[in-house]
Amino acid sequence: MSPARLFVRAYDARMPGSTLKIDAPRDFDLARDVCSYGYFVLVPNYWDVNNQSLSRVLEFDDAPSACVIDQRDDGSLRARFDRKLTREEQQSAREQIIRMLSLDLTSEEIRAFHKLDPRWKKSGRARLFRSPTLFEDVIKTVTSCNVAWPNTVNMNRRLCEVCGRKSVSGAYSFPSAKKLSRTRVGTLRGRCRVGYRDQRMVDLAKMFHRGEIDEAWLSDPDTHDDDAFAFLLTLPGIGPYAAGNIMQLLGRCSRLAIDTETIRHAKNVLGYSGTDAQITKKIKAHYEPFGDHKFRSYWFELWQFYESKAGPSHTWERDQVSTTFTAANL
DNA sequence: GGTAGACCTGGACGC
DNA sequence: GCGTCCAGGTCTACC
Repeated sequence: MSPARLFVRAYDARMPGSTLKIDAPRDFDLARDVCSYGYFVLVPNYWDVNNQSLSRVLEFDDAPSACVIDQRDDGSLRARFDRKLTREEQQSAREQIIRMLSLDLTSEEIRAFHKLDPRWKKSGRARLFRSPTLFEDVIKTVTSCNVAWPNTVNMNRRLCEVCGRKSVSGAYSFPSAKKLSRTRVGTLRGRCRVGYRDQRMVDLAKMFHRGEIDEAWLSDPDTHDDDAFAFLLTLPGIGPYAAGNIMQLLGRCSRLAIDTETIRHAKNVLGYSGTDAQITKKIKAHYEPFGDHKFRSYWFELWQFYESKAGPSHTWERDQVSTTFTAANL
């Protein structure tokens, strides 16, 4: 039995801490909207298939705290914690959960997406799951570059086990920028097995910790997509694919994140042929009509393919998905 | 601006 | 059990 399962069961039995009620938009569906992007199966996230709840440890200044999030019959969300939170921590927890579940995506934006791409209107898909912080999203993206998916899964597990903080219920947090900025590169390479990404991760952590990455500017609708993308390309370990992926994690879906999986999807599902460069050109033309929502259209197409092979994503067991996630393995 | 090769890990494969 | 090959995106040097 995995440590995560032990944690969830032990935690469910106690529930000794704070409980927060978080209002969700009427069109929000926890199972659909959590199980919408691969990061939901990466530690410290844990989707409990039986209870249809999301659990993970959230980071706060003084100490981390594990929480379990589920959706009530009235549509609202309930977040239960393993210790009592201060008022400031409760506010931080709300902000982290809102970011993670994309609760700030408005009905107008969703309607605009479904108007451009009506294929997803019936299912209501529009939101993409992400991390509670941009820092975690950036590091997770770096762990997904130049490796097969099972390796990404292992890197994230080890990062939490080696560098994360332990909550009172025994589960580990994702390391904060402050913690990772002070971690030796030898530790990252030797114990977390991140390979040549070690120095780049520490450099990114230092930039976040020093405030050199302005998340407010990156998230500001007044900031042009091209400017945000150009800035991301200047970050260590971030190339065109990673920058494109971080863009969508910022809620900017006007461009694609093209990797080998995209090429495989284009060949196997869209039926394209030719060199990778020719296929890339066709892919860009294919998604061009979806304007500011290109990534969503692309991603839900890919996700639909995964679900056609592996069943609805809200039934995927994390440990099983860890080894069979990419189209190459399905 | 385009391209080749190095960077690392882990899985697959052959012996 | 061991050695070899390969996949994967970014970075740097070079043309």
